[in-house]
Amino acid sequence: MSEKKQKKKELIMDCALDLFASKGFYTTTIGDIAQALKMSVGNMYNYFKSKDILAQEIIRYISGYLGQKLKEINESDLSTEEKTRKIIEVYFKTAQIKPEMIDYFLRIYLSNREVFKESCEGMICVNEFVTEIMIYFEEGVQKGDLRDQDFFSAFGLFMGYLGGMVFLNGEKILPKDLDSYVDDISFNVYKALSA
Amino acid sequence: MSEKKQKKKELIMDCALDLFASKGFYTTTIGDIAQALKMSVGNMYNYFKSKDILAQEIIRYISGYLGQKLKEINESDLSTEEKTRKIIEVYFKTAQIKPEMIDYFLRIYLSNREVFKESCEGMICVNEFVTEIMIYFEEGVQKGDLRDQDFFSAFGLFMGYLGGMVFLNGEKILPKDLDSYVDDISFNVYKALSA
Amino acid sequence: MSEKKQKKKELIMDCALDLFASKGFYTTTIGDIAQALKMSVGNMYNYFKSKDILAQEIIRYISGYLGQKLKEINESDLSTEEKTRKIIEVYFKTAQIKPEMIDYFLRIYLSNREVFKESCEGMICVNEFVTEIMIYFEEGVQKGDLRDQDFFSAFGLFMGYLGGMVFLNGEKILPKDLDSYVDDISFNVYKALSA
Amino acid sequence: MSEKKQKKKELIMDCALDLFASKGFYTTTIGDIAQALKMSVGNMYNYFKSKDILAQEIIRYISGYLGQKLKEINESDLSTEEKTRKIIEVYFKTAQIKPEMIDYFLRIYLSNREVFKESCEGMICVNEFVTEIMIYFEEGVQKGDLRDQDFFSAFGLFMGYLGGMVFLNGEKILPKDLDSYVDDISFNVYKALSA
DNA sequence: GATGAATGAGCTTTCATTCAT
DNA sequence: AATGAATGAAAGCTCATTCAT
Repeated sequence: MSEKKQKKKELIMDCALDLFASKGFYTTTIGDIAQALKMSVGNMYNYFKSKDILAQEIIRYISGYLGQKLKEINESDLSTEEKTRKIIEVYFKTAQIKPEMIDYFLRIYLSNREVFKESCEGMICVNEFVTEIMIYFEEGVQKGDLRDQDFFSAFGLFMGYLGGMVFLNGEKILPKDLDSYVDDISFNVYKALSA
Repeated sequence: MSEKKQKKKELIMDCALDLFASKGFYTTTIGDIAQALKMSVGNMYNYFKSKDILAQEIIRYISGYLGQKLKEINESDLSTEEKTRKIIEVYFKTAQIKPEMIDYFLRIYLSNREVFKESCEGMICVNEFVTEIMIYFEEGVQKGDLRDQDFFSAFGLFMGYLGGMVFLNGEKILPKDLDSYVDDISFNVYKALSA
Repeated sequence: MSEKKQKKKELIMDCALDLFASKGFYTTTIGDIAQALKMSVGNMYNYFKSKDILAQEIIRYISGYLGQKLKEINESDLSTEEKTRKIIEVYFKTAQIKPEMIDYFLRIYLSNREVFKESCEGMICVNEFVTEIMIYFEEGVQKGDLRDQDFFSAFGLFMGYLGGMVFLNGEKILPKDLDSYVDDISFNVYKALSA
Repeated sequence: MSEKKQKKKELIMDCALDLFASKGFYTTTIGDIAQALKMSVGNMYNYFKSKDILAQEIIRYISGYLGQKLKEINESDLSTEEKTRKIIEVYFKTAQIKPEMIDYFLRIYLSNREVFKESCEGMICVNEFVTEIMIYFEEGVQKGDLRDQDFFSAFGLFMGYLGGMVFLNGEKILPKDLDSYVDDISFNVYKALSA
């Protein structure tokens, strides 16, 4: 595929991400996306063979983006406690500057199984992201900072918590800014996970 | 409304809950529900004015059910730590015997804003459930068992965590039975929230 | 299915038969048919689950109609030679008063394999018609009137010939009326098939 | 037009013939043909102004091919009876080595009037083929071998019969090989047409 | 000549909702 | 209360054809 075509694919994904996240998967039509991009409906299909496939490529794209951010944290020489906080900061920062990403993850990817069933079974499509969390956890355990428990229990706590907070924020239920919860949350998470 | 009509409404809600939770809101048609109940499409509209309203009544029904369970726990004279564990047990038990309920909450209610916008703003429709969590938290704080932090941060931790675990379980990603995580999770949650 | 619904199904089939035969399968839209019947597009699908299925039911309907006519001839006590002529007459008469039927058979059924592949394999959907030709042939052979040759060779001659003539007629290539060929054709066919 | 361009046109026609015959005219896309030829969609239009025109040129090409074969037979000094048999042999042989040709004739040309309406009215596009049959017939009559009947009646018999047999063969309904019917069919045809 | 992105009209099918019975 | 035929507005997707490069 040409450089140019790849660029355009990303443009489409960016736009679709926005629309899906804000309006929902089924309530956003291919026509909506095409219109927002000022291109024709038919041409959309030169880039993505179906609406489902578009949705699948988007989640991979998001997972790649977040995975990259976490990778940088994992590769830094911060302490486990500092890493914990950094992860939360990155997550919340993303939720603030690219809220669509987190929204997409929580509301589109996690909730529309039918759409992702075929090519995203298990966690294939969010692999890059999950892997980094796994690395964070296992290194923390090895250093003796984190308690050696079932990974999924730890993962559920961490990600469930962050997802829940971003969700509450999105619903405008939180009385304060997301940022102002970073202290509390870092404290809670580390307290829960530490050895 | 007659007793009989109310009974039938609940029958419809039960059935719709099942279908929505397993197939998704937009991928379940009124016809699917009618067929499963062996009643006519037209008659469905004698009980619920629209598909959206049906979905809204279902979430209220679920919130009422779970709220009632929590209320019993709150009214018992268990310690805060024991209550924490009980709540987790109730949540997981529900996820096992009525998985549709939790699924509906996580995948239908939380993800399809458009559907619940009108009459479920804020958390009106899950009021009964949230209120009990609030009571659990505030009593724990008053007794000096739980640290006095922002309620939403605590709520996000608790519910995000549980939701995350049930989600992972539903995706068949967890290597073990949900029950076997109760110890870990109770420990983590209480560790995080305790004073 | 109610009597009334069955009647309407036949109305739709009649109309679709007309349109398919005159305009072709792919060039006739469901909308065209609905419009001709002054009904909505959506309602069409309450009677036939898909365009393909509609086409399949039509060919069965035609086969039934022609099969019935042939059955009457087979059950009469005419001589084989007279039956031969009668069959040709019935075929041509149908081609004149219900030309759509023969056209549908020749141009829609025989030419659009994709459409009929699923449920009309072999000759299932034209079974009733073919069976009567088979009876005509076998009885003729038994009586010693027709030469005992491979059925399909005889069938190909008879039906290919008739089809070809109706085709030429439809193309307005024949200089004379179809009827005026009955003598020639009866003579040719009987000459070819007779013992 | 350059020699080279003409060669390429024939390449395209060969390929399109294959695809149209096997998949149908409307179910074969210009893209399918281009892909099979490893050329671009746009370039196809440098050779044929439209899909319809491509289809029309193909039928002329087929008619020319078969007409040539028949011409050779007509110009030989065989008896009428032998010519009859030869024609059948050539037709069946073509059906065996280039089945697409006969299929195209039967299923694409004869059934999609809309496509050939413009430039193939009457039998213009199959002129070369029909002319040879006409010569065969008229010479046979002149020699006193064939009965002097309406040409179209004879043509319908001959071509309808052959078409029907090839059709049955294509549908895999015939229990035996096409070749093994040559005797029967030659006998039947000559019996029917002879003086 | 060659490419393939772009267009846009059009098609089949679906479905929430209404309404006559 | 109950039925299910009827409506009609979309939606996803396809494809012949054009056009800039």
